[in-house]
Amino acid sequence: MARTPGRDKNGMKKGTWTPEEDRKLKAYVSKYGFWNWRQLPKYAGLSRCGKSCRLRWMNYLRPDIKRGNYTKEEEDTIVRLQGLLGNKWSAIASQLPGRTDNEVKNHWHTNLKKRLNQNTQPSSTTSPQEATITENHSWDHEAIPNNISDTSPNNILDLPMDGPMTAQIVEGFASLHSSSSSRETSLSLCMETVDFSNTEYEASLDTYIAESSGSFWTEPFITDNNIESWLLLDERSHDVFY
DNA sequence: AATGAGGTCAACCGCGCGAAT
DNA sequence: TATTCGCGCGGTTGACCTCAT
Repeated sequence: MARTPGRDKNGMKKGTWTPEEDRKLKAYVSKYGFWNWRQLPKYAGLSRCGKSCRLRWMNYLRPDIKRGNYTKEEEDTIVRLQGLLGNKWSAIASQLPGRTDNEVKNHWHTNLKKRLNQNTQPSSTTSPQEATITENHSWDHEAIPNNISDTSPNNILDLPMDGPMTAQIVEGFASLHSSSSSRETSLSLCMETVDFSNTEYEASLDTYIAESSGSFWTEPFITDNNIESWLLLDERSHDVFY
């Protein structure tokens, strides 16, 4: 399933992540957060590119990740939002706690798309997604918010999906999710989503920290002055992650 | 038991966007 | 204003898995 390990042109490792690499990344991100994905692998002791580390963390190592076993409600949500937003997998995934964009995308392509195609009547002029949407919902147009900016993305599932304001809603919702790349957003997202009370997680982290040298943990903060000091240098910041 | 086809999903790639300089 | 950097997104790939023959 995973790819054959190899090296890219910069000598960075590619392919399947080993348990040891996972442990290193997990331990580092849990303790210090992801302050700079590009620099992170160097300090975490990984010969991976930052992009690869980010992907591994976001799609696999985050403690709050839910894997497999999609519920009917989750599948309905994916189908509805795919019809509404198109292939905006990150936006769709944001409405499914614990699910990643990659996983939602895979599930769509391997299961839901196929299922929808099977249900499509050849004579029908409506798209599969539209058919599902119109079949499942009758909308109270008076409930439509006057301004998309007043609508929290968390409430997108409550929005109407047909009618005159659909395009505006879709556009507004998509834009809300297209510019979330600030460091602050990443950090707050991390803190919101990570469940560090997970005992299994704590145990593995403690083990790794115990095995690591002191310089491994302190080195980044000696060499890099640009890290948010409030988060990383202050002893109290420890509480943020635990 | 062997094998080929199709399915699954972790991981890579390229692009676009926003922030910083 | 132009350029550079870092990040996130969506599309695609490819190795492993499962199942039918």
